Amino acid sequence: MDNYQYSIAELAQMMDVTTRTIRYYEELGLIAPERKGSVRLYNEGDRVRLKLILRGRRLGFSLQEIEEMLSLYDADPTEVKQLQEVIRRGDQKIKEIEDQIKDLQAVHGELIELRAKLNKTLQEKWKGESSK
Amino acid sequence: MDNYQYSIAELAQMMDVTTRTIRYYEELGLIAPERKGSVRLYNEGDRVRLKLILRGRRLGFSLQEIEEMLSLYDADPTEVKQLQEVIRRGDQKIKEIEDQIKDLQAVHGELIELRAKLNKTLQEKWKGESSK
DNA sequence: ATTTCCTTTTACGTTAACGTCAATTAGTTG
DNA sequence: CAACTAATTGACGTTAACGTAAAAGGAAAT
Repeated sequence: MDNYQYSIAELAQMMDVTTRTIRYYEELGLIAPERKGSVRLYNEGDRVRLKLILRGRRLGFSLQEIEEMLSLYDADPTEVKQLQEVIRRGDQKIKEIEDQIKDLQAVHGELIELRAKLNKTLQEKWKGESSK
Repeated sequence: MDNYQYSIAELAQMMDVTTRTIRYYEELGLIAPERKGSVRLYNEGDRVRLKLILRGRRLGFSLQEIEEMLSLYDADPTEVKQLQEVIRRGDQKIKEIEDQIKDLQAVHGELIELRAKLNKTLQEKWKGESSK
């Protein structure tokens, strides 16, 4: 069965966050779980959505940026004007991410280069020591 | 001449940040400009360092993480033990960045896919409209 | 029925990364 | 020398993203 329900505590433990964090995301409109009375019930979709949020957070996006990205998935497919707007915003975000990947690759390259230099310094120190 | 000096206001304007930001980074030990009396004087090295900080910030790193990364460049090359430690921390950071690049590429791929779907929906709407 | 456990809402507290403002000082221009 | 102009330190304010604690409700086990 794919329609298993999670309590907030279960979901929190699965995703390794606190319940406060999950409720806070709901407060911001990032998640909207079902309710049975007053208690929240989360399904697979909610879990996936939370996972997307957490990945975005790890990548350094603000919760507002994350909301904007998630909203791209919630567009009304019957409204042409909306579709066009969402595609435009999506393209913008895609470009930003491409830039970010390039910057990250630059940082990566620089660290690799630094590592090589440090290693060389280290090797030369060995040669100097071994001849004493 | 490569040893031109900048005032804090000049540097701030060049890098498009406020002077407060620059002073705050100094407070955290991220930059250490020369002083002529009490007034700060920045050189090319300081400018490059600030640029690195700002790139790190754009990429979502905390100022503390940025400090740790910059500190990799400040290792004492005469201390073998230190060199080894710095290389170890550097390797760790390199791995993290590789993971981050992979995650970002995943996000990129998902957005591209979404874009394709939205576009298809849009095309079909056109066909539907044009036959009316 | 009472205790236990999980949940809810409300509300105040905290940290990072600055913004903003005030008071003071140092250099220079009319 | 008076009046700007730009710099400095100090201090309090602000926002995002939660942490933490208190009060109250419902269901289940003893």
